Amino acid sequence: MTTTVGIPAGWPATEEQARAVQDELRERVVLDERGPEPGAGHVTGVDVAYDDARDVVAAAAVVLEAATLRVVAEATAVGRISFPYVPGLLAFREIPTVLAALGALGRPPGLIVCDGYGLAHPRRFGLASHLGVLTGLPTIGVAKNPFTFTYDDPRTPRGSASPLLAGSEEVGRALRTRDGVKPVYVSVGHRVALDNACAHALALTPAYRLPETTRRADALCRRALREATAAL
DNA sequence: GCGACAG
DNA sequence: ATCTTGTCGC
Repeated sequence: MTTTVGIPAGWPATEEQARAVQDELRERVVLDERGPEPGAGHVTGVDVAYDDARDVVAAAAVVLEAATLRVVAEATAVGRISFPYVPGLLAFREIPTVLAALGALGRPPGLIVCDGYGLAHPRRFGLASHLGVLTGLPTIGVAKNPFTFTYDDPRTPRGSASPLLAGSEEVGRALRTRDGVKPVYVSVGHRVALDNACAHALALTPAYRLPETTRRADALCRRALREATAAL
């Protein structure tokens, strides 16, 4: 089942308003919890696909059993595009539809894995942090690109990592999930420690560079977008 | 002012 | 993100 959502009342309309929201919500991020252990409970991947020309956005949430990485639930939602893509303001483009997909799950998501950043963000409040604060749930971000941050290339073996730096501040970690393959960029979202976030990223990558959560969510939201767009 | 910039 | 075929390699 795919639910349909509109743009929430009071949603920021300008970049200035969006940045103000980030500055306010940032105060509510919780960074002193270790978070659930890898392999325990459930892990949920969320992702979003767009058709800007037709003003359609589709989100997917896929729940995996953490111990086996088996899919136990999934849901999708479609809506209107709620914000343009602006580096640093990605959350305003993705969150309304993602929340709808999570709500359609009908069960607790456990740890949420986002396709993007948490603390590794110009104002230390990326998508994963934002989604964490809004849901109260533990979240982490696993991104495919280093954005503006710097890092030394991790050693070749899977599991190697090096600090992801904003100047001299460690805002995340470049983590090798496959031998000799480009690392992923892990950062804390809400209620999870960085070491534990990296442990989760490794537990979710038994076969591919990207976590099973984001691979499943990516495939599902693309399918939902195709189907939502086919009838137009 | 110019370029770079998660998805 | 998205537009897009074949191709090199394990």
